[in-house]
Amino acid sequence: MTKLDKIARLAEKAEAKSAKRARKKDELADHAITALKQLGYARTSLRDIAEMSGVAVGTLHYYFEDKVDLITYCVRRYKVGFVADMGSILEANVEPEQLADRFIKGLSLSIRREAETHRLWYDIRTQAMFDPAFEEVVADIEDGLRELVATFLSRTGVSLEQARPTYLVLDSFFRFHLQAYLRGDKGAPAQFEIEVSALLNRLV
Amino acid sequence: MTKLDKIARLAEKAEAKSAKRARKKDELADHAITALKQLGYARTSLRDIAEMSGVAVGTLHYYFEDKVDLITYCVRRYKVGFVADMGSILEANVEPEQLADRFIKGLSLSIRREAETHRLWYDIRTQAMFDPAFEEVVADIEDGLRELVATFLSRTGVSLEQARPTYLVLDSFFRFHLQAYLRGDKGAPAQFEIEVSALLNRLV
DNA sequence: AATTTCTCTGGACAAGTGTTCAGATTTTGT
DNA sequence: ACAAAATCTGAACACTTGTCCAGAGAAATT
Repeated sequence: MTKLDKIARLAEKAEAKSAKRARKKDELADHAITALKQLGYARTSLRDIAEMSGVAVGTLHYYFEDKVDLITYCVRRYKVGFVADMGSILEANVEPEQLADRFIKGLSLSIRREAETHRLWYDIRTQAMFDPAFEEVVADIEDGLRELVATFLSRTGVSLEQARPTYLVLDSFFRFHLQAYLRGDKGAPAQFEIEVSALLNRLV
Repeated sequence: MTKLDKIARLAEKAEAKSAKRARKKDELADHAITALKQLGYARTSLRDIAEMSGVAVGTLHYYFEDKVDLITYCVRRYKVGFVADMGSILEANVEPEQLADRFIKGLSLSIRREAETHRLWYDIRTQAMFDPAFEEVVADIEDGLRELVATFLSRTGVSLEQARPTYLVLDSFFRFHLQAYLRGDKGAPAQFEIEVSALLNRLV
């Protein structure tokens, strides 16, 4: 075995180790999200998260720098997934009209299915207005969302200048009907579809 | 002095007393808002507020039931003032176009002048998604805002059906540019005016 | 099998939280 | 001037918070 082989083996081992660590980190993050979804940022303590994950508080600090690190990691992880999900809808090769329909339906389905997680996103986004520690992750995610809308618009043949206004409009309706849905209004997602369709037709 | 006179006098005294109490309450609330503006709901303790008001913690509990009572009182007080300010702009007897211009300018001025207070509003609105204790005050204020927009639309001859969509659109742009302004983007209010004007022209 | 490295525990710590309340102080009514 | 009521104080209480860390336990390396 040459010297180079040894070095390669060592590098492999190191990578396998850090991969394992990353998996565990994600596993903890997933449990943490379950807790954060229910209580929100301010009300969720590390002890809540530890209990939810079935580990001791110290373990959380073994994998995450501090509370802010843990939470930004969680938010990033979930929102990346959301953008990916919505993005896959836009890959379909269909007529612009049908694409818009699918896109809007995807959003309204996400209100139903992931209401609590989106609530957490709005919580963190608001926190960022007070705590600079959250500014970066919020800006990153908001970029991703705007880009998602940009992709959507390019598929329907609309000027990309409209990306930000459209994102903002979608966001406000999304937030409003999410809020209604969380308050018990089961018809909110359907209402969301109707109102957004109407508005989008007028805008594009 | 008749018996009725006495009763009237007593009633007068009682009212004067409760009026004085109300004044003191407002005075405390104003100081509390100064503290809340800076730190946000979750990060502001009653001790912060007491210090800011120049009274002891116990005094706060003498005037307010508990922390939630104090904060909802504060939010209500400030937002009522905001709606009144914006409402007075709409009283002017001018052409629809100029009215729209003044209205939008009023909003952008408020981003500049009361950025921190609006930030607090968004904080409380998000809290309401987690804590039912804030649901009522948030719903009340949101009604007031929607009505403000309705008044605006009726002055410019637009169907009142558009009140909610228009409110939501204005809100999302307001929030977004407020966020940018708080991050240091001094041009955000001007940008707000441009974008909202463009969008409103398209919508109405 | 021995040893080193990684993983995890859970008690300890200092700082902070909202709330309470006996008693001091001030204002009001007579 | 006196008494009663309203106002205010701040120490005390019980509890929670994020963070730290000595050491136990498991896994990997030699």
